[in-house]
Amino acid sequence: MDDEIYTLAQSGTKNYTEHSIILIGKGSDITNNKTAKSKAQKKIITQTMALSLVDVSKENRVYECRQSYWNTYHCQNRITTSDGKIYGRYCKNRICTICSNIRKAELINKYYPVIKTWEDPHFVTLTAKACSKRVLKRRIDKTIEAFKIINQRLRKRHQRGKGIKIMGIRSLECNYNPVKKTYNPHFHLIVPNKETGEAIVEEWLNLWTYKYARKYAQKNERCYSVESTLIEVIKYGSKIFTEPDLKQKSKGLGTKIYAGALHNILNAMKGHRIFDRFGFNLPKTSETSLSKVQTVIDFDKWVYIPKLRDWRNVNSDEVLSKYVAPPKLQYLLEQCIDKEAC
DNA sequence: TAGCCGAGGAGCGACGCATG
DNA sequence: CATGCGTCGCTCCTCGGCTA
Repeated sequence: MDDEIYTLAQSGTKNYTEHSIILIGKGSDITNNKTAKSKAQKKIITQTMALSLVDVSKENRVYECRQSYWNTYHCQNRITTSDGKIYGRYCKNRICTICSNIRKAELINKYYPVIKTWEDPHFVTLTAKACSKRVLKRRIDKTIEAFKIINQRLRKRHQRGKGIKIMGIRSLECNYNPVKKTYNPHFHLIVPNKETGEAIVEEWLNLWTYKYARKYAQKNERCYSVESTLIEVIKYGSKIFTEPDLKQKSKGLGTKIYAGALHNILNAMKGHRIFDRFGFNLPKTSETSLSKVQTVIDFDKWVYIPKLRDWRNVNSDEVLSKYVAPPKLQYLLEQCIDKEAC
């Protein structure tokens, strides 16, 4: 396997000799084997998807994104453990489950303290007519543009004393309908009250006109649990492909992952923010946590072996997580990925 | 008068490459 | 709640001018 695509691939750690190694960052705790196992699960899902995307991008003759798919393939391939913690290099790609989980957690930590102070948070969905692949990119541009116009308009209105102050968070999601072969980019928002949601929905309908957006397809509902709604919204934000839900027993076999559609969505969303806030800023954080750098003597280096679905110690045959993929996941990853161009 | 637009500087956040 | 950091595009904020 092409494991040496990076000449410097040393797991984000460097300057090691036989006796010591320099580790950067906080590392994640793996004294609890669950963490290592869940990392292994994310790794296999991500790696399989990355390979499928590489295949699809070959067929589609879109080469620019191939490198970033490979980066994701190699994400956390080489890791170092020391004192119960794991250190590695992250690819930070949207499709990477490992990296987007980190991003998700950061966002939740950042936004929850603000949103929990809102008086009556509402969950808003803004949708418009689904579109074909041909116009997907333009549609996504338009969708973001539409939101920008609405935000500007309402803000100006407020500035002139004619409307309420508009704020909230938004995330862009796009689903694929394999039957109709259509895409539907749409927004999920959390806003501080019902009136904000109503104002935004009204302007959204005005802008798209009756031909493209109908009132019944928009939502504006009270959030009963701010925390779970926030997690849902942020999950949408970074959820690019449907992570197989292994807990839903009956569903598994019908699930398909459309790599071609995913590739199209990724391309169309490139350069756009998936998650953003509007109308407010996060409170300034004064403390800038300095990144931790340490030299350690006692460490282990591991390399991910796709066949083992685990990281193997470079100096022995020991494996790190001892993770075994559940049969349903195996089946899904081996049989249910559709690599047809969509 | 309401809505739209652009300028323009500061700051922020998403993204993704690279290496102390 | 896991690397660091540069880049780029966006938001925020405000003013002022234009048009229907």
